[in-house]
Amino acid sequence: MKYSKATNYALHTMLFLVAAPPDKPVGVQQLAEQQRVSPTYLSKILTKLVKAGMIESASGANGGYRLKRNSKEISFLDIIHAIEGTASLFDCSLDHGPECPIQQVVLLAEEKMEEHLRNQTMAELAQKMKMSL
Amino acid sequence: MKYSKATNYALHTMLFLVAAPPDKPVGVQQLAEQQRVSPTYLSKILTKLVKAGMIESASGANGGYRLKRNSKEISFLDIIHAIEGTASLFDCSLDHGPECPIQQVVLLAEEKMEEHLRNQTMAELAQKMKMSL
DNA sequence: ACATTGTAGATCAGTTATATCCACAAATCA
DNA sequence: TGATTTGTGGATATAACTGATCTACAATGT
Repeated sequence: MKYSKATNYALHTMLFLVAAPPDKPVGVQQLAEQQRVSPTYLSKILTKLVKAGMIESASGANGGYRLKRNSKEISFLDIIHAIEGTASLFDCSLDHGPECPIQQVVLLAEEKMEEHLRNQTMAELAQKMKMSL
Repeated sequence: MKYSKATNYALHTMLFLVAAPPDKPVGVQQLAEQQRVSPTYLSKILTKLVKAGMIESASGANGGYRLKRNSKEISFLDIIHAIEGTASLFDCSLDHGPECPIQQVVLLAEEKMEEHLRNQTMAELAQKMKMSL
């Protein structure tokens, strides 16, 4: 079980966007070069973030992507859910009674992880990044 | 991102094994029928649990699988790791500085989940199951 | 108009997950 | 010993998913 590379790209792109000056959009070409993927592929990924309302895109000269919401309001979980979907990690494959006890355990575990990812905002990430430089 | 069906089968098999009387091994045929997969496929999965030291197998008449360790000592995480492997959920795909801040966040989140899965033993699961009947 | 930039569609290769069948090894028992 | 039962390993098939690219098109600014 692993997060997809698409999630990897999405998170890193968000990292670049929170670090960039907020007034000027960043082009997908630049973002794609930094991560060494084709612009069209990265665009597909970022379009999901656009539809989730985290960033906005602008066509034409001086177009690109920029944050839409405040970085304090964007969590890791938001980004991951936008790319991976929100389905649960586990679906009981058997039909034994109304509530599978295994399912309950795994779902609680998943919630612990999500809680942590929900509490980590992009703003905090930007802060961390500055300190490490 | 999802746990594999193999993990699903492994967890359910363990559920059956902790509920079964400990003296008599349970045959793979019976276990496979309950979960509606072929015995050979299930056997492959269970062999991983054998190699991880959780259960033991016996060939020949009256053979089958039974718990090896005490059910109090077997956690959800043990089983999941035996099937899914122990690799991390996230590997930074970029080369930006020694420690990717994204990686750190995701790994901490993963640890929260693992902590919960480590604290849930098969013995507790068996207890839960009894209560729900 | 023209250049720039994001988007949608088609497509494709590679990998992984799921699953089965068959042949074989190991153990029991007559 | 020989027959039967039961787990294991190998080969294989297939379906689904991931990762990725190219081309054509839509939208925007000069």
